Amino acid sequence: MDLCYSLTTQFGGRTRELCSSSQDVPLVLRRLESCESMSELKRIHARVIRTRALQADNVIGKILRSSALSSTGDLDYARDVLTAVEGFNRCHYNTIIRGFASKRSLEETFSIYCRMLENGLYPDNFSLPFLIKACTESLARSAGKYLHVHAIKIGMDSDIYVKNNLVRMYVVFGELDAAHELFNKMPLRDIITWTTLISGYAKAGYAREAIRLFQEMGDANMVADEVTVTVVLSSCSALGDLNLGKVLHGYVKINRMNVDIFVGNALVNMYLKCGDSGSAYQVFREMPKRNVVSWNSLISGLVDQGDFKAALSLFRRMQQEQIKPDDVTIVAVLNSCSNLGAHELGKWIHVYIQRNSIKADGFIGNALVDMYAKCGSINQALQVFQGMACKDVYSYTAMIVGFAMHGQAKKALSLFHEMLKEGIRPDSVTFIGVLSACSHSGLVDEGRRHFQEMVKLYDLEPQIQHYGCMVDLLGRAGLLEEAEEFIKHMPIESDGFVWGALLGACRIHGKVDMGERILQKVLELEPEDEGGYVLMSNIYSSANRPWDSVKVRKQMKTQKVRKMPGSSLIEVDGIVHEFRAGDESHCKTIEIYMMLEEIISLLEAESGVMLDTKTTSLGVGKGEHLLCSHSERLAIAFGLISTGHGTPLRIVKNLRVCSDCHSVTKKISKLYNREIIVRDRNRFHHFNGGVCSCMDFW
DNA sequence: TCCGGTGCCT
Repeated sequence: MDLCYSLTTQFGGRTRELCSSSQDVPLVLRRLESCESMSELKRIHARVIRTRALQADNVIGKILRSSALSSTGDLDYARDVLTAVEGFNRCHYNTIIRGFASKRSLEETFSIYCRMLENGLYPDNFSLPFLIKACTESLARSAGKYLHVHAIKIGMDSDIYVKNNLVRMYVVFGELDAAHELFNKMPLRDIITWTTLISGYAKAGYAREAIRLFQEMGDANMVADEVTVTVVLSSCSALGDLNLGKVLHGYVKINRMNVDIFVGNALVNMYLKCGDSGSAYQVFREMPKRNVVSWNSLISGLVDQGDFKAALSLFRRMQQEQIKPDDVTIVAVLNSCSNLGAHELGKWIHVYIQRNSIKADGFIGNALVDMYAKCGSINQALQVFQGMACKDVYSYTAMIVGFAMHGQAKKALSLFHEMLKEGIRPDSVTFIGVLSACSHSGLVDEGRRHFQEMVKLYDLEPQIQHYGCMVDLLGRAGLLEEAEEFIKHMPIESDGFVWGALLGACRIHGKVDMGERILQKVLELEPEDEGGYVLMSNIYSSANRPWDSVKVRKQMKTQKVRKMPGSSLIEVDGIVHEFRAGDESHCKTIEIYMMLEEIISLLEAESGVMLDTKTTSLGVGKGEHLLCSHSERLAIAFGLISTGHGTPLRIVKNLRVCSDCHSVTKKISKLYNREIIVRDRNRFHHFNGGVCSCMDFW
């Protein structure tokens, strides 16, 4: 500060001596060059104003550059200079326009531009691109197009810098055809022209067109740079084109291109989207520099692949390395918690959000609602939802789907009406929530009405999922013939899910003959899926036809059907433990099986009969011992020995809960006085005091 | 002046 002051004083003294002569301009320029603060600059300018001789173009230009373009500058001051000084030239205007275009509103920028025109001056290739850029960023279509016309009129449209910005403007406006037309007319294109257009197609979702243009660019002997590679890699990710992705990676290596943060992140993302997580990890490890986006690419890539445990362990590593997570990280981690039912970690993230004053709105709020709902805390979900200042269609849908999964159809429907009252337009996913709510609670007429309204009032084309919901709704309610007719009259092709829903209804209502017929449909559509066989086997068992049940099992084995192993997750102390049927790999296996023995003997003593083994599960087959070790029972036993009395147990299953486990779990909840919350493939079951929230309707 | 990562689903 003192130094600055003494320099200024010194300079002030010199100026007084020398101010009468234009010979002193170089000295003033040198002083301006070494000037370090805005206040010092203003003092120098004050001296300059006192003597007209010093008001040379380059002196004014330097003052403008410092105040308009430097990060410590003062744009308002620059504008005042413009007002105070006469004889501004084009370069002066260029400087101010550049400053305003990058830091101020479009209106303010254009007011300078208009003054320039009023003074008979036109922008050139130094300022026009910045004006175009300002329009691009403000999405000011008409102003941008006016500039385009103007550029042609003043003959500025041949400049490649101007043209590249025009191409980008049309790209951002979503007018790809206009951008492409301009591109075609350009006599000269550089790598930026090509990349801008390619990126336009890539971002608009036309990945194939982006790749085609990239090949055309190669044919035109244009060499790709890091940015081009990044853009094309993102198109490979969108298409899942691992081969082209590898070619690009090879290209980067051969040309010894700099694997900068963008190329590295795009490579990580590409490998994950193409299912090659090994290569993704390798690129990530070898990256010379990483940022939070690199971590996010890896974490959300793993989430996309369904490897939620890997995503969470990566998040832990990120914290060990003290990388601060951002919004995207938090959304990806919450998403993993939702899928794993990792309630404790989810709550921890919520606290983290509050502690760091991160707003629980938008993406994060929606992800929190979804997390709480899927971790079984529907009331917490509602609390977060109600606390959100801005709720969009995603927020409402997440909450409606949450209520539906918990069997709270009335709340789901009243929230749906509240959403309509707020003027938020439901989308097709909202209706999946609404229809599945009706289905889980047997509200047939409501469901039918909403299905019709979605077409009539909201102009939404029902998708296969909606038809699936309707078949489920009708089938569960016992309207099996109507459900079958409904499938036959569907305007779109049916799939295994739709017929599977009907087969499930046959199981609920014990319809053996119909089941046999429907199974054939399911097998035609999904020959490799075990679901149909399992349901049919259960139908035979319930109908006291064990030999037919065995026959279906054998058939399944000879058809080499892929089996989805049943698994159950339970989180204890923030760690998610996974169990499979008959699993003996857990470090507490002995205690777990001892607990199971205790449960079984207590239950048998209480009921006085052997356990209900009517609905046996397939793929177990090793006898009574394994029958009692379905994955969720192992998880429950582990939960009982690992947590204190009264702690609710939260289990997440990847399949539907079988009726045997359902009745056992009800009894356990009463016997051990524990709330047990089970999320199966379809919905939640809250077991408490011997009853389940689904009222045995599932 | 061109570039990378995010949510609701039978």
